[in-house]
Amino acid sequence: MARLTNCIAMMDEGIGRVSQIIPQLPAPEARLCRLMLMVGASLEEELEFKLKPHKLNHSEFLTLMILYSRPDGSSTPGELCEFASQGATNMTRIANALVKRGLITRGASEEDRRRVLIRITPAGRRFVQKMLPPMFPRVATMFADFSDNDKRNLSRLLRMLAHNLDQLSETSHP
Amino acid sequence: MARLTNCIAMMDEGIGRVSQIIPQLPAPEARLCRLMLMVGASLEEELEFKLKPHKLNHSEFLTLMILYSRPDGSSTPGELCEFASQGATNMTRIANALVKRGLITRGASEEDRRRVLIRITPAGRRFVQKMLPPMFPRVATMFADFSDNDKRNLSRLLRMLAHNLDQLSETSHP
DNA sequence: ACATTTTATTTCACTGATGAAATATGACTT
DNA sequence: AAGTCATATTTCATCAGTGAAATAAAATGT
Repeated sequence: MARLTNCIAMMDEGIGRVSQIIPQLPAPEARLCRLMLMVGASLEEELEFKLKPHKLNHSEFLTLMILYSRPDGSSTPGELCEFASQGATNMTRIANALVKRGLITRGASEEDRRRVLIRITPAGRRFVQKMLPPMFPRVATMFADFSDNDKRNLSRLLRMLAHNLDQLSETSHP
Repeated sequence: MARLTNCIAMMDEGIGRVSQIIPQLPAPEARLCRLMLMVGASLEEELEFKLKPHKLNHSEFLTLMILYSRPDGSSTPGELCEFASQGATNMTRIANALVKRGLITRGASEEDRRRVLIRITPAGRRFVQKMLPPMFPRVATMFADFSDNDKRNLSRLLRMLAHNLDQLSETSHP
């Protein structure tokens, strides 16, 4: 596996040369794009790697964490679809997997019996509380040399970028 | 599709509540991780969306761009594997696809006849020069409200993060 | 000359995700 | 009460990515 730093060095040179052939290229912005893509992918790998021992994939983990973070520990498939960015079909599958492992329960809602209430179980809570802490050191390491100001800045810039991406997809793939 | 901004708001609240239950949670760092993952995934989507009309996927595009950016327009499968983060099997497939479309050629190297020389064709260059410029406005839009200082900062912080991620994967999945 | 290593391709099998359309059920409207 | 809308599940098909192992061909080492 080539290290990220190598790929970045190579990307830097590459964009440099391309912008000589195509001067209209917004080189600094293109570099930021590629950086985001590379670092994002690497982070994703890192996460999946930590989840593998628990036999969870990213979507299942995210779904479970959303439930865990809810004051009442519950939600509905539709809502989970939204926040986990999943299709309805997939959410049914995810819920199936988590139910089978006893981490969540599924039941009809009282008020609107079309809805399904998904709820994290005590076992689900224990599971999260057990699997989460071992991840903390690695997360801390990632930002070990960041000053508080660096962290605030990164947060701010990523949120700005997120906002702009929302605009983009609203206008083109609405 | 839920907008990124919604998911972020929801993530912020979620992590806030989780860190009340689990005080050791490094909340600011966890937030940054989630932000990176969300924005990275959204950027990836945006890119694939722009590539789809050209019937290219991310790896094919990246491979083609690496070749385009080379001074001599050529490379070898092994090298491309490294920088495109692909397995050898997959690189053979990618090359097959690009050869079939006449964007690259494949031939034995003169010096070391085990090696295969992959070279971008004039048609490949024209293809890149035609497909790239329409992407520029969208890339510029993403960072429209970034000051030069913001861009420099984001670049610096992402590179720091990349470096730390390299350390992490060296020690654990070596 | 023979064994080992390097490089790339092929084969095969599997995983994983994905999503459209049909179905089922219940709520809302008029 | 009939029609329409909302919610979730099931079915089905498919695509995309992946990767290990076998194969082939050429260089390198001894």
